[in-house]
Order: sequence, then C-alpha cells, then structure tokens
Amino acid sequence: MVAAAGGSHERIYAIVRKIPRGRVTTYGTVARLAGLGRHARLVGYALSALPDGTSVPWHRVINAQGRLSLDRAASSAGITQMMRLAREGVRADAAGRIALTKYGWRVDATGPDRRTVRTADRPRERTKRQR
DNA sequence: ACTGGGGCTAACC
DNA sequence: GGGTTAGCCCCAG
Repeated sequence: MVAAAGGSHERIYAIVRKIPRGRVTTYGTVARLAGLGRHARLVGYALSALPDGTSVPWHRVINAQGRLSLDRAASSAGITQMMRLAREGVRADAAGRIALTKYGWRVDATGPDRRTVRTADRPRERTKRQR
C-alpha cells in the first residue's frame, strides 16, 4: 500500500505534503498537480482514507469555494482542520471562507499569490451542459 | 458486473 | 452572494 505504485492516492499524498505551512490549495489543484487531471473528488476520497497520525497535511486542502468541505458536516475532522489552519495563520472570513488568492499555493509560482494556476480545470466540453 | 454516493467543480439561474 | 444542474470517474457495498 505504501509502496504500491498503481495507486493514484499516493500521488495525491505526495502533492499535499508539498503544500507549505500557512498555505492552502484546492482539491482540484492537487488533482491536477498529481497528474490526475480533474479528479478533484478523488483527492477528497484519498484524504478521507488517511489515518490519524498521518504526515500528510490534509487540512491544507480545501474546496474551490475557499471553504472546508468538512465544515458543513461539523465533524471532528472538520474542527481539527479549522484549528490546524488557524494555527498556521490561515484565517477565514466571517462567512468561514478562506481567501484562496492570498493563501492559495501553487508549485510553479515562487511568489505568494498571483492567481491560481488556471482558474481550475478547463471544461473540455461545456457545450454539453448547455440547457 | 451493477448501483449508489462522494471531503469536487464549473456553469446556470 | 447562494442554490441547482450536469459531469467527471472512483470507491464501497
């Protein structure tokens, strides 16, 4: 499992570990950096499978809305995530949202911010969702 | 093999 | 600004 190569989860963990302290990123970004394309959900899945004493800073991964996906569930993990982020200096606004433009992290950029890598993912066929 | 859901996201209203 | 719709594809039962 740890050494299993066929798991895309490992790639996700590898990316998440690279997230510097006091910085956050989105599931979609992690997925892309992990070479998973747009499987943001997979990132969430992979993170949910992490054990308690993991070295992976899963708390630094939030959703594209700048919020904690676990927050709505009010789960213990969600609380842990909030506390960890707060301790790292990542603060959310009154609405409980984190400014991705400020704390957003990307591998390529050496600077603090500068927009996200690419808004998110590119909808290859947005024509399909036209209604 | 099939079905249901998911720690998501972008577009639409 | 928030709620809904559609799409992605993987995981668990």
